[in-house]
Amino acid sequence: MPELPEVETIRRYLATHLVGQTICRALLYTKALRRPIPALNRILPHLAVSDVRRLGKYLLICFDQGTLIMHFGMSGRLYWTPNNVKRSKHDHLDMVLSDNSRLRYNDPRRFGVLLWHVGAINQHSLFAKLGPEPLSQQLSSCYLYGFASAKKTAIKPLLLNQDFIAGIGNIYASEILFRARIHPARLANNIADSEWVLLVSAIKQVLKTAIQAGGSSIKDFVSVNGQLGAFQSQHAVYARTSQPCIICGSPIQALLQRQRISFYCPGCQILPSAGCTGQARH
DNA sequence: CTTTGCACCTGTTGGC
DNA sequence: TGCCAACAGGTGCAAA
Repeated sequence: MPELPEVETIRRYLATHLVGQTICRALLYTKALRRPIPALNRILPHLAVSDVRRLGKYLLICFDQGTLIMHFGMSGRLYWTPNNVKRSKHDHLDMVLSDNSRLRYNDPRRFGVLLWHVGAINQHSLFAKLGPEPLSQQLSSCYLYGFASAKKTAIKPLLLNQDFIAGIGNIYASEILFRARIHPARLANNIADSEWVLLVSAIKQVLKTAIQAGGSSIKDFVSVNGQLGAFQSQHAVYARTSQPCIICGSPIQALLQRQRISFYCPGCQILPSAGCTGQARH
């Protein structure tokens, strides 16, 4: 479910409501998700939350003694509930706070991750190859060009590679390429300098706007407080197959790339035909 | 080394 | 109504 804007929405809520609170008890119901879960029921009690951070799609709940690393996979979420609410299916962790309310981690598909890390977070192997934060200055057209301009892969699957840029997922990859007017099947090594510049600004603009809207709620994303995201109403292409493009009116098309669906406008995002790859011709 | 295909899970949806 | 295949916001690893 959550890509960068959704995780950032969760982070902002927790930064306001969780920092400073102490975890009195932790109840762990599950041994493993995508990876084995450490004994958080023994680790977390009596620790006070000092900060809540985000790296790409990872949420970091920081304590002086270490960091709880969370990833939400496709279906993970956090929700706050009173003490007396019965545990529901696929709840994996309860963090009981001093007022007896509980912060619950729930993940039906179990693609998420719960880990504990002591020491500098950047040293964790999960983050060793993680690409730059898209909203930082590190993400520039020079960076994109340097990483990608020799790659023989299509740009859309490349945008999903977290080693390239941290935090972009399937919704925002399509939305970003639409705003940059780049066809999802364009090969990275055929993208022009001017297009990398367009791409950088599309990345920043789409993600910034999506964060302001509280993320996208397609099926079931809700923030910790149950708040739905609103960015789905601004989706130009995602899940809009055969609906008219908001710019040119052409029907939006879907395309399967590496088992993942991409959406694009055939009028605005032109794929150069073979033999017309932008090289000089006479 | 780079690039692709698939497995990992469960729930929901849509066609017959 | 019921059944079953297809699909869903992600990632890691095996294979080509």
